[in-house]
Amino acid sequence: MATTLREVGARAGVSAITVSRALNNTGYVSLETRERITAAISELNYVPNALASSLRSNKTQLLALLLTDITNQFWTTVARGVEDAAMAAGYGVILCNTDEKQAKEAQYLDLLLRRRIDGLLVAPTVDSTGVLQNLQRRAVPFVLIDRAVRDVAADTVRGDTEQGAYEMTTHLLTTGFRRIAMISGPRTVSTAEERVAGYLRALADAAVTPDPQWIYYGRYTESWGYEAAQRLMAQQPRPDALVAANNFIAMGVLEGLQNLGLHVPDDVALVCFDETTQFKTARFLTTVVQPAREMGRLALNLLLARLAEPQRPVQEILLPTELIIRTSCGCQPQGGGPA
Amino acid sequence: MATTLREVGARAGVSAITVSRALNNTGYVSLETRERITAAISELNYVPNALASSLRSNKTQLLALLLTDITNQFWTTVARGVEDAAMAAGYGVILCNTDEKQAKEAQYLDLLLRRRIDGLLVAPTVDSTGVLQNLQRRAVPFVLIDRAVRDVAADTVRGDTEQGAYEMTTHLLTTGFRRIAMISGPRTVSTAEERVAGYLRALADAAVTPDPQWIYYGRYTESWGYEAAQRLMAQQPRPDALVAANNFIAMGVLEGLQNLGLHVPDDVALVCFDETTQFKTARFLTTVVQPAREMGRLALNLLLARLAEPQRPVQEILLPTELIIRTSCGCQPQGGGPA
DNA sequence: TTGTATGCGTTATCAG
DNA sequence: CTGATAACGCATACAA
Repeated sequence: MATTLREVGARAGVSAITVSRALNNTGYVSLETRERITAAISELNYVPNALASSLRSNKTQLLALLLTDITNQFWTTVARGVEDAAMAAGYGVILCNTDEKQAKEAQYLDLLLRRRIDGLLVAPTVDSTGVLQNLQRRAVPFVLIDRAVRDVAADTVRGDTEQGAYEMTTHLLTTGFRRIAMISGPRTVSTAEERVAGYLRALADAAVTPDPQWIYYGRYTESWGYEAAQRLMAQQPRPDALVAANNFIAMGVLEGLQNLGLHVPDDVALVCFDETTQFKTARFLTTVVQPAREMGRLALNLLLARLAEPQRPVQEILLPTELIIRTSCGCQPQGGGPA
Repeated sequence: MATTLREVGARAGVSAITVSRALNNTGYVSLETRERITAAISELNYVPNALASSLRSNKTQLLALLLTDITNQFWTTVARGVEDAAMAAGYGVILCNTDEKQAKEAQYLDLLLRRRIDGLLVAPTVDSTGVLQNLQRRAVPFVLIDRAVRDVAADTVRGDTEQGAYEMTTHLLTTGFRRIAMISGPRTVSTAEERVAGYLRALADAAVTPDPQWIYYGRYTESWGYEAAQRLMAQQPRPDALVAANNFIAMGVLEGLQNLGLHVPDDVALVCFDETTQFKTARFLTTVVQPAREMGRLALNLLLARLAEPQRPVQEILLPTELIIRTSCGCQPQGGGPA
């Protein structure tokens, strides 16, 4: 069907291997033969067969990106960063949405292992420990992105969201809020736990006693944000500020509050993680922004570094986050102001 | 390194080919042997090598999705639809951002052809005719998504945006606006032209004479929307309503107007294509929504159908769009009301 | 600077 | 129902 190295060689009057060398710049090829080969290639419209090449060389130039849901703008941006860096290095990227489900994660991993991908970037799901240990046993290089996993030592790129949570909570405290509730993600996901930790550290620093009833673990979804907002605002006393652990939760919270006839920031303050065009235009939502595109880029480069040097020490990159204050102006605490 | 069919066969006391048959359900294998094989596979942690398989069978179970920019929520959603359908069918998808640039498109295509992908979904760039004809010459199956291309007969899935533009413009006319300007995308992109066509048809039906100075072709970007808004609003007389041909343009328009101190919908009306979480929450922007996820799903299934039956007639699917009215309430024309 | 022999892991083909 | 053989297209190892 398609043209092969041998056919190109025949046309150029050389053997297949010489053509291979000319193409890959491995070994010496005289300038003259090289020119004949180049001519033959374009005459025959030759396109190398990466399958055969990979089978032989054990390298596919294929990577994969496992994330929870590309629909989340945070992940979209990460994906774009990964994509661009991969393209620049001549790699292709297979995109996989796990929806935070172990079953999908496992299914994709099988697909990917069969394809002998060179490595992958993983945003672990709720319980990926087993899957990741399996990868390590098989010596498949991977880089964790956004989330760390207990009992798995691996290259990691993530945002310093403990600090981010600390800063956003401190911002609320400084503004005068005291009854601050936290709506987080799944308890076993590192980011969800870190953000709660940062929240607690800020409260402690301000000598505010945390109320366990105001710390909600759940999911990183809109529906969870909606539900949590409803439940929290039904409590007495009612929180005067809410910290949402990610953008999806915040969107759900906004809907939940609207459903209750409550307004942000007039009735209750809201801060959240991860930027969204929506929040940018809304101009009332203070957010902690993570350098998503940069995270993708760095994670991919870290993966490439490991591919090049499998024995290098494990590296954990913690990227600083940025607090973008958009609420302080129009937003006043409802009561229990500064001590 | 990794376990092979032969090793599995040895352990099960059969030949490699028998194992292959058992795995792929091709040819007969006795129940008893099948059980021994299954046992051997799990004992050895065997993972089939798709590279070898593909090399032999000329099928990679790999597809690609070429789009302009995954960062656009429209494309994110399309990608998700493609992804899910592909996964369900056992295919992997390589994601490629072309940024509307022919060079990137060509570069990716080379990468993909080397990998012998089974087929691809393409959102063509400004000038993809040559590239696509090349694909046809090579008999690589593809499906156009979102955009049609002159001189290229191929399976297509897209939204009926001529009609969508007609409806949104008619909505403005009905509301009472008369000085309606159109900010479109690149002139050679089918969607940009269709949307202008629908806009013109609506004006014609309302017996409003179109002003060529109010029809701007440009790019599908925020910066273009910004620029166009500035230029349009500097004209005399000034438009009282703007039609943005996509969501990025609309976002730029919003910024441009804000920069001029103008408010939507009080000072000027704005309608646009493609939904965004931002627009949903803003609640003042009338939009024409395309069923993006469905588009992705359908396009992928169309591609699978063609893979299964290469000779089937070319099919063009035109999906209806939906007009979501969010502006009529607070938004009144500034002058030149209904005749 | 170029070539020959060989094998990567699988499946198509033919044989039993 | 099962097996032997060859071949997919390329790159490694060794020669010349």
